[in-house]
Amino acid sequence: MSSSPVQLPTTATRRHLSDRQAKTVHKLTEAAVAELIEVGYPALTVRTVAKRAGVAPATAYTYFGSKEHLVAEVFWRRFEGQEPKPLNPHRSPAARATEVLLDFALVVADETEVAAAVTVAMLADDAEVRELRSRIGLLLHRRLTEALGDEATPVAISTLELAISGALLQVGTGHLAYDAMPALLAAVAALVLGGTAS
Amino acid sequence: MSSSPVQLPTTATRRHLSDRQAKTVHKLTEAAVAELIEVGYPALTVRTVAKRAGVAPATAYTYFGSKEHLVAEVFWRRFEGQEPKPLNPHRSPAARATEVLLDFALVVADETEVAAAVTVAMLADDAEVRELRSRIGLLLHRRLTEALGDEATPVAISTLELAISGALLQVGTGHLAYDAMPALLAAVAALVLGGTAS
DNA sequence: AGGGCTGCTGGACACGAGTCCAGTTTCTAA
DNA sequence: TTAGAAACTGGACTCGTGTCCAGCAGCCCT
Repeated sequence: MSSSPVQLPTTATRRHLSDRQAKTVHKLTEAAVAELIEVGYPALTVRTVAKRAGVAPATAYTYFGSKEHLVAEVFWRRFEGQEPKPLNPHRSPAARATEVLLDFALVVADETEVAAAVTVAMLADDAEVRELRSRIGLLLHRRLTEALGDEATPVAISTLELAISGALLQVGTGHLAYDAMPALLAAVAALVLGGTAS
Repeated sequence: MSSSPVQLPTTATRRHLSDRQAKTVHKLTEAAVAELIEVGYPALTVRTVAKRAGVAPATAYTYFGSKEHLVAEVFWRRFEGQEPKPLNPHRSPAARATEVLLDFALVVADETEVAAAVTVAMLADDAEVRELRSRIGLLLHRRLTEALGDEATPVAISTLELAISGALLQVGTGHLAYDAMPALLAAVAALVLGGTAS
């Protein structure tokens, strides 16, 4: 089940981690996922993740200031790591937008526990998490504008961004089922950009 | 500066507070606002609010389980307390929707500190706050549907709800200026419902 | 006025989070 | 091979949070 270590990101928490540090951080994020699946978000602490990763708590704290930071980092790594799909100009703008939004929303779709945890963690009022949110927002914005080119107004793009923020929020707070997001986002994209989703 | 006690809500934290309890809770929410304005959200604790309200910490904790709960309650009380505006069928659906959304978004518009704090507090992963979110979401939904009647599709209403969730989230996280919200929401409503905002 | 009930008090307590640092291991390069 | 640097260790420590409870005060009813 553990993915083969293709290329560990070195830009995670501090500028330029050494190989050794990158490996430690990677062990921690992997352990965080395992911990989430096994005991769930409320029971997860930086200390338990450190133990699972075979690392001292103090070490974990040098990279992650809080459990929210740790979990949010999991999301960021996966999102950033998605290879860009070749954009298909033959599909409608709504379809292209939907694709981007769903790629984003379903980053952690495979494990329900992880999805819920990530969404909650992303909401934290925490300096590091704020930073990650910024990066994520920026990357999403870039992907959206690239997918839509000049075929969408700024307001339309803003609306899509607000909608996906809201969707994630409502998933995190339990008001929206994770499974229901795809259809809803597709419908929103169709409404906002005109035409049908597929 | 303290508002005259018109009618203290008795449905706050537990079913049916006695007059005396309602008074205590009211003192606490008022003190919370004052504390927010004076020292800001990060420095606010249940204990400091209790002290300001002239109440023992343990007492405060019998009504509010966390500072997030306390601050979220401030929002809920103001939102719930808004007297309904008579809906004007001569205005466009977009205009009516905008009005509802702005009433919601600007509940705490008078004090910036309070606005920021409330938005952050509302995101907390906390049983009581979740409950408040539910109530707020429900009430907003009701106001929206009442304002729009059958002139809006369910998807349009969902989109508006997602957008305002997202807007609040982005304000809370600092990605969107509180002042910029009205114009943005108006534009979104116009886009989603057709026509212009006013 | 007096008894009883409801709500408030205040201080002790348990708990978890995050910080800190002196000491040890591991890596690197000469 | 060895010195020095970089990273990790482990355990102690502080701090804030939320809980608990035995006692006290204010209110209501007769």
